[in-house]
Amino acid sequence: MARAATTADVFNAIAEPRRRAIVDALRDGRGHAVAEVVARLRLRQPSVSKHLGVLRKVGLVSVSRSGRQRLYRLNAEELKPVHDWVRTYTPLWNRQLERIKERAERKTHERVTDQRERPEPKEGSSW
Amino acid sequence: MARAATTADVFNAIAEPRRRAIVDALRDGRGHAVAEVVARLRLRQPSVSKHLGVLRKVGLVSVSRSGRQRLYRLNAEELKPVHDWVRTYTPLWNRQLERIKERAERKTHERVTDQRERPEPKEGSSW
DNA sequence: GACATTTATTCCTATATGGGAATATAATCG
DNA sequence: CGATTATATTCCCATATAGGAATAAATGTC
Repeated sequence: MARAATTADVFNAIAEPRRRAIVDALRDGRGHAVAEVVARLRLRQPSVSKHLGVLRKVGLVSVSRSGRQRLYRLNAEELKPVHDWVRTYTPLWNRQLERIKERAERKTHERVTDQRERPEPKEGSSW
Repeated sequence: MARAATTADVFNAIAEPRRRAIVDALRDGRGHAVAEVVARLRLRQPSVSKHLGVLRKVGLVSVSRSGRQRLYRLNAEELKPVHDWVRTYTPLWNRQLERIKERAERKTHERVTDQRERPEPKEGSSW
């Protein structure tokens, strides 16, 4: 078989950089007209319409009519599967830091305890 | 132009479910022979080799020879771009919780048992 | 109704895909 | 060496893309 459709799931939908840019442009959660996105990203209107169509099919955006324009609104929670998947790998590249920190802690144990750094300054927590 | 190559970046590479499954299979960070992955995921060997080739091209895995087998090891930190991008959206689906908390704060005198907001605006109709 | 505006859709095309099957390459063993 | 094991590569093909250009809805305005 050929490659999976871009509309197959969110992972395929966001593989395209311009679609991520569109998602970024809708970040504020409010409705945005197509022309707005076109102006912001400097893409052609049909291109934006097509990309929005893909995003809509996977549920990442929803549309509402307002006069002759259509307002696209981000459905951010549809990105959760991506986050949930990739999130499980963060310990693998944080382990480095953890080890360094650990060693630093052990060393500091000999001296005065200086706790000004939180153990997890990075995210790691999703919800 | 056509769709970007799967080897264009990590986003495209992980769009394919089997490739994510392979990444999952290599999660422990140790080297794994191709046959191991083949056995685990029940895919054909050429298929696995090809997928591993894609993952290698984007840097998600690295190879080392050991006798007649090749050990593939996960390079989890290459997933960081994905995490960094999607991570910025987590507040948007946490807003639910925030709202609930907010309401609870504002209306402490009322009983808060109302958390049945469940938007599911999936799938439009027109194509 | 004629016209303008906003967005969606159609047609085209070069390109890459992923699977299957077969085969090539590589390393090890007897 | 020949045989076996482990993996990579090649060939074939149906399918889907993304952009461009042109055009088709759909709606609002006069």
